[in-house]
Amino acid sequence: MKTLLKTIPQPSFLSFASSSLLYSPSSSLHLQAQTIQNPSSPSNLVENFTRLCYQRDLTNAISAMNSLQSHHVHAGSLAYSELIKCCVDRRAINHGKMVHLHIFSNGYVPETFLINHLLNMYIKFGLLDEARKLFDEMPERNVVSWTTMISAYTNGNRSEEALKFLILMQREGVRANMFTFSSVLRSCDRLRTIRQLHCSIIKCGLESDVFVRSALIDIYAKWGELDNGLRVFDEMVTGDLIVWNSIIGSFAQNSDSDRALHLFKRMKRAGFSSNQGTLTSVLRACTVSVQLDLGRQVHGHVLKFESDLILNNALLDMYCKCGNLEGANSAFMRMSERDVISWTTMIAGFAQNGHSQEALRLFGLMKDFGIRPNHITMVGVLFACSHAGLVEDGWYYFQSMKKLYGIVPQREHCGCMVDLLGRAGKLDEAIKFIHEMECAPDAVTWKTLLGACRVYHNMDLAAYAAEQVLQLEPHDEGAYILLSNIYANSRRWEDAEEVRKTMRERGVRKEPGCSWIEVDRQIHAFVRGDKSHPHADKISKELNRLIQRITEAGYVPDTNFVLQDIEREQKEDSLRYHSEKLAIAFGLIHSIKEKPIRIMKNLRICGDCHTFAKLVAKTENRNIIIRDAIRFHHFKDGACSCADYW
DNA sequence: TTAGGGTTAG
Repeated sequence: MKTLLKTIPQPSFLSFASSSLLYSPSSSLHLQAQTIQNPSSPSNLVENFTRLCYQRDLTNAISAMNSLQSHHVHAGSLAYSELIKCCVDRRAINHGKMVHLHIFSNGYVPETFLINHLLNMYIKFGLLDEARKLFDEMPERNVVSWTTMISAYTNGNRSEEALKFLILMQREGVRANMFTFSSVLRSCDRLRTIRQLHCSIIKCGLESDVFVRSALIDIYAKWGELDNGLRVFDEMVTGDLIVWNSIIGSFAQNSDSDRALHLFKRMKRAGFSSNQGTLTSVLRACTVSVQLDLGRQVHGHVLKFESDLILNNALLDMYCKCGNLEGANSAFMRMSERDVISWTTMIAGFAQNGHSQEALRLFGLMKDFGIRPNHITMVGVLFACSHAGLVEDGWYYFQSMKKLYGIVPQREHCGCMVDLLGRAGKLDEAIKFIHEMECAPDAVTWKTLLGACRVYHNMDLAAYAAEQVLQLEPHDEGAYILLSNIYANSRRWEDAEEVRKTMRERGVRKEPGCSWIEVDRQIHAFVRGDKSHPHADKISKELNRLIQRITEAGYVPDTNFVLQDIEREQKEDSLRYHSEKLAIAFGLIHSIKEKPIRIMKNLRICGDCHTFAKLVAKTENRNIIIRDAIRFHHFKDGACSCADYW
């Protein structure tokens, strides 16, 4: 015993082994380990086994366990739990199962906490059904047993079972704790359930737990209930960084960059330092509101976490979505590790910014690097084809998806194909494709076709496509607007008015067009005819000057983009104050000549504003970049990167 | 022995 003590660096188990009782059903004896000198005596076997478990010597511990088994002896629960943890760490499933069998052998009834370890082991091995079987056979279940199962169901996206288990647990009289609530909240699929759980959390006095708080903020954000999340956050007296990250992330992911960045400033004032998660959300906020200058500033902090893949991917996306491909490319080249998301971000970035060939070249390179594309990569590839009129290539990639990469085309890929054919004017092929699609077309598919009908003035097909959209989504404003636009373009004013009347009757409202621009780290937003800006007069004067100048260069307002049947002068006036024109004028007044003017628009840019931007870029010798709802337009020297193919 | 945040498309 003395010799053994000297050789073991961690004596804690010995005190446990020597004091624990040994159970031997064959002899019905309980022995004190320290009294036995014989190496094969039960207590020495137990001692040896316990030592090996704590030493994490898996192979020898399993042999020692077999000796225990043959002597009908059991060791203490803590030794077994160490062994189970060791099996989990080494991914030793078969050994884990042997431990399970041994623990239950000879009529031995393990303590609940030991069975919980086994439950956890099966779950970590991905054997949820085995865990469930064991759970059902447990003589007694405590809150940890229930929470382990609830958490497993939540993580396995089996929300219904997770919630069912919560109810069963409460019926058995077991009270949920903070672990239970923070797990089960992620399984909530109804706002009502979230509110009920929120009430229970308050009743149990668990709302101040940081895990519960961040789980509540996250789930409210997932349901778009940002103010409820903020209320939970604001009630916090002491919090941690993850709770701050949750609240910042919830606004960033819901495209409310103002509040996300405001909270980020508050976090810094409260004395917290950003980590990778914080910076990822801040970059996302910069991305949604096209704040390149701020994004560049964040880039400086990202360098501290250069090995963080998620953060670096967010950085790439920020540069791409701010229309700065040089920044994206240089960050991409410097990354020490790149995954399928890094490549997909770049492919989509090139495609959306009008560099389809570069996107496809990158796709080839990605495969050379041995990275397997996923279904989102293929959306980017098909987008590149459709926006460059590469019909043959598009067909090739679409048909090769399943064959080469095992990706079954889904609705979004089919939508890209409809777009590809529609944009290329192959409307007959597009409708044939829709009718032959394996997945049923949704409203987006039909709206894609409707958009192509507008470009190619096919009113009959447009009416049919609009009808399909409105059958699926009766309140889809886009369908009404597109159809009304198509009729207006063809001077069928009565039909256009009829569509707008139906729209009004059904209470459908058009989302107002809005454009944003960042100047001196401040975001300025404009809506059509906006006169509320403090510099409205200056902007109006600048706009008049620009229109006069481009008119001399041949600009004629394209009144096809005005929906109403009004006099030409009025139509021109209506076009003049489109939000993107106001933002361009504001950008010209307030930014330095060397920097491009970057604008974001919530809807698609209109054809007249597109022409306006091209001519202004030429006459003012400025680069203008507009990100609309679908893609980017880089205006330079009187041309656009989209080659007018939008 | 059970729990939390951040990345790609349409």
